[in-house]
Amino acid sequence: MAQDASRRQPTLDEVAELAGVSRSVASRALNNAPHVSRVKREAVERAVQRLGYVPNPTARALATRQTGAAALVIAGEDPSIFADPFFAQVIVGASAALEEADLHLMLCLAASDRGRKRVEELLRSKGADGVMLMALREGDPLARTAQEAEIPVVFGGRPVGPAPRWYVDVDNVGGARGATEHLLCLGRTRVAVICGRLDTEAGRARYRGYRDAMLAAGLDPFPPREGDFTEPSGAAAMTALLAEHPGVEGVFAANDNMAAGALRALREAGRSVPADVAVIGFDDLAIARIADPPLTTVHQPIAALGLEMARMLVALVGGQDPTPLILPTRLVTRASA
Amino acid sequence: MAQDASRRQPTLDEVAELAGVSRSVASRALNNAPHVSRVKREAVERAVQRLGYVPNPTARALATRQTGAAALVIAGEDPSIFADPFFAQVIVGASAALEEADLHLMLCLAASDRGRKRVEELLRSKGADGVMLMALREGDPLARTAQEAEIPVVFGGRPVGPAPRWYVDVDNVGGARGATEHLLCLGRTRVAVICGRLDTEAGRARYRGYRDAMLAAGLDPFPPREGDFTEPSGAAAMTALLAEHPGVEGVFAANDNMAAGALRALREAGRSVPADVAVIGFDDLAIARIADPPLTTVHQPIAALGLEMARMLVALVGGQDPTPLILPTRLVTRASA
DNA sequence: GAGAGATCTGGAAGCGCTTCCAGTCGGGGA
DNA sequence: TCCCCGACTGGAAGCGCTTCCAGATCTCTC
Repeated sequence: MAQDASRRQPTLDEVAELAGVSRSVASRALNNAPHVSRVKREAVERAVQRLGYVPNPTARALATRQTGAAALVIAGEDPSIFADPFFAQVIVGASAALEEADLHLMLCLAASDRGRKRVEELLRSKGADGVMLMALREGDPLARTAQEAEIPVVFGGRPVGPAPRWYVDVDNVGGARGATEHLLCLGRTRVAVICGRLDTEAGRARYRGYRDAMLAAGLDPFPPREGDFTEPSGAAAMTALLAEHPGVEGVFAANDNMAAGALRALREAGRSVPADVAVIGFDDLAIARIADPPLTTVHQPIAALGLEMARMLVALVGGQDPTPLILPTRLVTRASA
Repeated sequence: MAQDASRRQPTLDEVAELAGVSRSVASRALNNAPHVSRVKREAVERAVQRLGYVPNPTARALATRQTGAAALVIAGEDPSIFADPFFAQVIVGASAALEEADLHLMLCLAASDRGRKRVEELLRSKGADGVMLMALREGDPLARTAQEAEIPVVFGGRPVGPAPRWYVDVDNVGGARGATEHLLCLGRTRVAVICGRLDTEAGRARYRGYRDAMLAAGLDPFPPREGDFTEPSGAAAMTALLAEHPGVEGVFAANDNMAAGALRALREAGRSVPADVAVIGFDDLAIARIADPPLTTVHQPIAALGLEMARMLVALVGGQDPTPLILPTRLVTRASA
């Protein structure tokens, strides 16, 4: 039954009164805790129905010292980073896991100064039961702040530097190595790389994977040619690459966006893919399938990344001590290589 | 100064004590409310510094009856809808506006049953100060629940049916009409449409815009050929279209994803774009620029949509009564038409 | 020099819920 | 028959902050 809109929301006291029990019993009945007789439990149940009672989450939070929310913080230097469809998938995964634990998802875009301030305050004031932190760049002070905060923190992708206590990451090195090896197996030897931001661990790790594979094959790795994980930066890098090394036969790009950019640059330069130049990306986002030609790429389980981060956080909040996780990647071969 | 990690967080009482004032004064000083002498204000300030005090948001929320958070609810039937980069941009905009008002963003993917239940509970328990609601399909019960809840609700895109009291939308009809007219101006007369889900207002409105333009030009509009706003559905629709109407010269797709799919289907069918068939999309997402050929499309201000929704919500929470908003669209011509 | 304000101050009453704890009530075993 | 134990119960003390209100203090002005 809907309540009279003008009236205040009913409180637990009113429920208890209507049910003819004490507030304690009503509370226990509501949380179906023990020590409530069947009779009273049902009386409370009825009163709740009659009154249309819904517990006040804030009051509950204050009493239990649990906010019922987990925050997902996207660092990075400007908010447009969030436009990367990568994060949407992380959110889908995280959301599913949090839903299971009945936690709400608080999303914090910590790009602006103001945004960062708010995240710091969130950490210090324990405005959430736990925090997931992603897209940190090297030297980002948030990494320290977060680890010093007395609140569970899970990193999504390791930050540059010493690994934090709890994180979920994907096997960037292995994925990049596999991609490069695939290019080499195709018989290409002049295999170049368009790497991502080298102030992120993902950018570095993927370059390491490329370099490892080249060295293992007895080839000289190209020096890092840095993009910023966006399509235009990939196109620009490819164009520059062609100018310097016209004979390039294969390219490993550190993500699909940049690979798509490379594809565009190659098309504009009149090179055919994969005949002249084979291209491999990383991520396996929608764009890889849509690209022309469809992109061979390193698939990483992005939603699973979010899911596992959230699960780890839930475990942490529950007082457990989970171990870091590294998720596997696998090569998905399509037409571009 | 960081506090001894073992100790509880300092409370306002401790601040007050250290500053030698009452809790009321300390509270007022903190919120820089009036009625606090300069001396005491500074004493409180010092005590806060010394203790590393941070107010407890939950307690504050309980006392003020304001949660300090706004929820963004993405309805839709399965969580994958969120993979559409559209939402990421909405979030960027909304986040900026909420940041200004110092509200946190709670993101609710209300696709699963569990998710919907939680949103309903959020609404009924006033777990947030306000709610933004998007991606509703026809007959979605959430629309009613939300409007009945005694909590500010702003709709992002009108739902099918009577317009709610507060919403922000874009000019779907006008945008679609403009796109279709552009196709007609190009001298194409056999202009078909791939429309979006017709159980959404956006899907319907864009079809209406197309139809209006065709009728105004004295042409027979094609009957609605429905996709679901995804790339594959666009490709499938295009393929079917070609089979039925091999002479088609132009296609208006209700969003960029489907337009990209159409492009792919046309390429696979050996038709050249725009020479044989001109294609126009809607949204102006990244994919439009990346597509081959780059997509002529109806630009809609997505981040602004999010921004305005959040602003409207903030106004509503602040006790004002803002008026609904319809944002303009404009045609962006690229190579595909 | 006194009274009227204006400005401060701190006590106390909440906000709505959880949870400890002391006490009640039956019932089964000795 | 009596005692002890386990299952219930409700009173009361918080959780940490805001805010009303009555009273104290301090300026001015006449």
